[in-house]
Amino acid sequence: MSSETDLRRRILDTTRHLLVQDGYASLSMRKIARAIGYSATSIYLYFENKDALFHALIDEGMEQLYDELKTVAAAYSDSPRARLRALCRRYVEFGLENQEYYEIMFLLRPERMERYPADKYRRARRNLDIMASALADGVEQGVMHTDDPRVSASVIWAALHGTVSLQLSRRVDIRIDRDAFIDAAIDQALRGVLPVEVRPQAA
Amino acid sequence: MSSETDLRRRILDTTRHLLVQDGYASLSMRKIARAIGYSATSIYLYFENKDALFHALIDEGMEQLYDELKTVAAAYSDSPRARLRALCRRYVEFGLENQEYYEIMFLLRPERMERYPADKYRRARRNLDIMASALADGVEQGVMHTDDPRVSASVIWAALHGTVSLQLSRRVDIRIDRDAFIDAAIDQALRGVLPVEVRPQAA
Amino acid sequence: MSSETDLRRRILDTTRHLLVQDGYASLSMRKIARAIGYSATSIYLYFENKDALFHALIDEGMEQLYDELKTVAAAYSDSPRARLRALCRRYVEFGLENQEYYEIMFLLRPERMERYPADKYRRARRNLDIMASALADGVEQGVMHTDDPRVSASVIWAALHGTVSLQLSRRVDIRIDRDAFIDAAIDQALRGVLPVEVRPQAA
Amino acid sequence: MSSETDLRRRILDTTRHLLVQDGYASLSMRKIARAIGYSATSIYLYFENKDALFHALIDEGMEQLYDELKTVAAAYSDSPRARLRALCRRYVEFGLENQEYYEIMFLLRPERMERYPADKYRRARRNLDIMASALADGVEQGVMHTDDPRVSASVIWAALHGTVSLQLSRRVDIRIDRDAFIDAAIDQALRGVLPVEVRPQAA
DNA sequence: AATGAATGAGCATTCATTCAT
DNA sequence: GATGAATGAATGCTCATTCAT
Repeated sequence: MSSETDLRRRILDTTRHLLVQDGYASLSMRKIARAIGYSATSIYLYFENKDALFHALIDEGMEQLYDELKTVAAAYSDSPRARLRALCRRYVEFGLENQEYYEIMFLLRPERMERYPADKYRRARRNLDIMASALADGVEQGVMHTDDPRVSASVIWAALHGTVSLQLSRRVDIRIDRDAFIDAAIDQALRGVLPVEVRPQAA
Repeated sequence: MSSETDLRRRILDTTRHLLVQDGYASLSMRKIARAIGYSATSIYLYFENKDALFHALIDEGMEQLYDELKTVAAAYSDSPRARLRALCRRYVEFGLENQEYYEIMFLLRPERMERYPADKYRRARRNLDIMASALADGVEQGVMHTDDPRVSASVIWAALHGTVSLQLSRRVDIRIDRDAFIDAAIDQALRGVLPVEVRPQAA
Repeated sequence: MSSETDLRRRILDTTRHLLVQDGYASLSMRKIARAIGYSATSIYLYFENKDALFHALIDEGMEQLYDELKTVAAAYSDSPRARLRALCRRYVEFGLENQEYYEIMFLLRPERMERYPADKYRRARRNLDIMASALADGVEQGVMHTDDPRVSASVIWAALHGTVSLQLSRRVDIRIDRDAFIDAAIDQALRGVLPVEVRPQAA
Repeated sequence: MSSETDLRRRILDTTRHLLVQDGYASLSMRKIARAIGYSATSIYLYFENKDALFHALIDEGMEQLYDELKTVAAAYSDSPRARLRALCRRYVEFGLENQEYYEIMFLLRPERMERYPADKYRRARRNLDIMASALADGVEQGVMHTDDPRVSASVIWAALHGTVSLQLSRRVDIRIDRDAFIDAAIDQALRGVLPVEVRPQAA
């Protein structure tokens, strides 16, 4: 009874693992099968094809990120400003802690994974919506400003994504402290929508 | 003697061309060979293997980006502020214009390309140095400020990289105008180091 | 007891249906199972393996053809000549209407279907007997003539089979009207055993 | 120098052989490779894909049949009647002697071998043209008659094809002498276009 | 300097079949 | 009577690479 779910889970976990270890290009159904100790055919009992397996993984990742962001948002419901900052931090942390998910969620080019149903992207977009909504609240309360909340949310996202992305691919100068880098990146990402603060060093 | 170099050049050029045109995944030695009108075997006379060819290509890409950034830097040698902005713009443009090139340069995980010699990365870092130097000049002239130019340059780079990266993977909401998005992203990337300006929309 | 028979029937009917609809090559146990709404495993409760299912189907086809020919024969019991012509027509129609069925019945090489028991062919031969019998009746009544009814019946059969076969493989010039072709083929097939008639076109 | 041609020939010959031995459905590139003692990959050096290999085989068969029919036609250029009969006989003999070719030439359903370029069929049709031309000559010389030479040629072909086909699949009653059967079949196939002859047994 | 011939390893996927339940 | 889980074998095909010439 639990065995069906078990194997499905093992496939998903192993795939995620192999994905980070060897990359998308070198991943094959056979490799996954070998890693879980089952025949390649068995994978097809749980996933229609390779793409379906990836999509299930992406969905899981999106869902997990969504849950985390939702929790963060709830914890800071009264302060849009604190909420937005916390969301950014959580996003970066999620990426660094879940490299496996993050790569397939945001680094794979979609045209390389054919057959990804368009409506699945809507699910992905919910994560951005949480940020956009913090932004909208902030604007409404007069503590943030933006010409276009949609554009601003995406721009913030881009900065966060670049941060996660460079860290994951280990392309940031190793002499730079990771946390300092992330803090600076988030600060900067938010500076565009927050009012002019007293700039510590500018004094 | 020049013929050896000639063919090597043609291989590199053709590979880059195919890469931009058809993408990384569909690139094969045979395809390259067919495109240059030589046998696949011939490529091995100039490159040890596919990886070596790739690394040579990445090097060239880094070089090309370096050249472009250097040219931009020279054109704005007297104004660090204009220089930095132009560098950012050029970086993004380079990424968008050389999609597949950008991908192998910055998106492929280096440890997955087995034989990529670590020292090649030093070459890659020069690109960041150009930006850091504009930043340093700006600080020196009192038109910019930063606690640590290395960190700030990397943070700016992360924002730019995230921008290019999201665009290339087509993950930005299609209702958002591409150029507006890029402009906003660059504006924001620079806001961290530029002095507080009169915010247009803040009247 | 009747339920066992029921499912067996459904399997046979569905298989025949899929065969006619999608062709021999694309037929699989899983497809059949899906179509009847049972598990693939269930088919093995009623048929030892795929071959056995096939042979049962061929048998049924032979039986069906036999029934049809018998009905035709009965309808023309008093005129051997009309009977023979009607039998020919019915044979060709059967082939064209049951394309895939006809193929497994007459086009598949029996020795390649490993386990096909030789004695099943006796059943197949009854169809030829109906024609041979019409021929014998005709000879007896003095309206047909042949050296050897068995040979003549086979020769007629060969002509009919060739006609069906070429039509099914679409190898007849498309500019030739199908019905005209079939009429001419039957006319000619019978000319060998019918007495010399006034040849219409010889006027 | 001759080795390239050699292997190509061996592939073709072996394929033809396996085709008759095991049938189209069970033929695979690997099986061919194994039979010739080369890797499956090597086959692709000489044939673009499986279909191309089949088509080459079909072409060869058509060409060979064409050559034989042409020779026969030339030998009986002055008597259309003798020519037509000789062509029929040669056609049947070709089929029986070259079972390997015949099956892929005329028994395989074309939709099962996709990608067969339509113009290749023109080549196949030349064989029918030789017969049609004998028929036309006969009509012109007043020794044959037909409403439509194209239809008649196809009808004759159908009868011959049925004869070969039943013989190859061993479906003719074994008690019937093979040569007698073929003679009778040809006699009958021609009776439709030849003038009424003195029927030996009718006397 | 260049190549034609050849290959082993790999790919995603499908299939008929088995077996414990 | 029926099935879910599992698999070994197979399929056509592509690829980077080698090697003798």
